[in-house]
Amino acid sequence: MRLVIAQCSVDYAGRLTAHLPMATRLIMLKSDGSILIHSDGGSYKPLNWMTPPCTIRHLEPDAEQAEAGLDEVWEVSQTKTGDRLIISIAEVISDDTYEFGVDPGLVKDGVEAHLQELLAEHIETLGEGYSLVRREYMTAIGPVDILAKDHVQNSVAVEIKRRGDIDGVEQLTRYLDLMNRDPRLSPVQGVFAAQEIKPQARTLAEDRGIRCVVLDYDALRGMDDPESRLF
Amino acid sequence: MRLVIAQCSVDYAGRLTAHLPMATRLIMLKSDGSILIHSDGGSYKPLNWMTPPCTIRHLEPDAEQAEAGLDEVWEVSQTKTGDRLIISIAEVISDDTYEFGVDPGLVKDGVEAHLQELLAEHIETLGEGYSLVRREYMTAIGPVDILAKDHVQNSVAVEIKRRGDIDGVEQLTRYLDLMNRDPRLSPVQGVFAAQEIKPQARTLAEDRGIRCVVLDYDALRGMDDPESRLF
DNA sequence: GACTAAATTTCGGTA
DNA sequence: TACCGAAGTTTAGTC
Repeated sequence: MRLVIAQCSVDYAGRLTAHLPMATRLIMLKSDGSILIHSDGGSYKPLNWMTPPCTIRHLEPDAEQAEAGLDEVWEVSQTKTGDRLIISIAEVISDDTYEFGVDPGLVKDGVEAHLQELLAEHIETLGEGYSLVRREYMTAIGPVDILAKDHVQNSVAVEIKRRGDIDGVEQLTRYLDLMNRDPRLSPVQGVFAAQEIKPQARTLAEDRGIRCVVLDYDALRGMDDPESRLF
Repeated sequence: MRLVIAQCSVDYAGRLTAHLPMATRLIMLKSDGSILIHSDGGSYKPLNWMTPPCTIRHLEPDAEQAEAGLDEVWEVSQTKTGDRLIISIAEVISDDTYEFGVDPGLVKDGVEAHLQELLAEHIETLGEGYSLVRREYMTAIGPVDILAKDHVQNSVAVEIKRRGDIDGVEQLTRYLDLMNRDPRLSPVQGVFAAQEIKPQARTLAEDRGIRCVVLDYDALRGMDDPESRLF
């Protein structure tokens, strides 16, 4: 990885056009060819970047650019899309290269998958007498997160989200439409379960006869594992 | 900005739990308090990060950690959410701090907004005799991108996307349902306009009587501005 | 490889 | 400030 701290301005032309005025920034050149330009603040997202595969050409500043005090001009081109990034460097403050080796990569526990697992294990959270039929119940248009039966053996389709948005309600609605055409399943009750349900989504869901359930992740996890460790 | 290159492992506990095995990485500490951990490859996204406001505590490695060869242990806590990031450092390879000053920020031209603007200006792209009523026509559930009239003065609601996905069709469908209940507008024809329309989205749209139109951004822009400059 | 759904999404606009 | 939709989304999983 090469780290360059420099006074630079940047122009991007690709899926949008953008300009970054002259200022001191960090230019990160990764060994896979990607380039990131970070300011000293903001989010984890760079101000500008280029994804691999891309190539860098070092241009000589023309008379006008040299006049304006430019030291170097880099042209970064995305090989596939043709997006271009022009980095105009006025002053290099530091320039260091390091060997990192291959990164073993991130090991993570997802939330939605875990929520689904936990709710499947504790399906009675939805109501007394509920029983699990199966997770990831396959339909023609995709898998329903959980298929269950209620206390009188009617089918219940559960859509699980971390954040309950209007899209999730639409998704569940499509599943319900389809499943209710299947005489072996019909009638199918819909349950929209999420850690947090947006008011608009709740309104839409309830208008369509879909029950909304707010899930308590920690409580579910606690039922599963009494000692909730952090490390 | 402080840049630390170090052999480290990282544990994150927050909205998910994740672990990063020991390897050489870049730890970026921005002046607003945010922290980013980058590997030498992958995307523009860091392997781990913490958004401000957060605080760092330097912990002394305990006997076991010292035994394992740890030099320093940093605990980063998110002030609001309580998310925690533990950075266990085995060896610091470099550690430099730079002054950047305030960044003037990015100036960018969006695409979808621009598409909407261009299509509104050249509404006849949709068909002869079409006329613009207004952009961002407000309904109870949100603004429709463009409201127009066709050659016989029937209403046309246009939803514009850069990438035409199934969600966009659902969104337009909701608008159409609502607008068709309004006797001053009804009947309202739907047009789904995008630079690229996914087959599934097209099928769903056409099944619902919504017309699909693929937009040529460059052509629209060309109609607007004959000299299409890059820089 | 194409497509779908999730993301520690982030970011910007608006009511 | 909360909510909603877009993003140069990116990323991961499935068909």
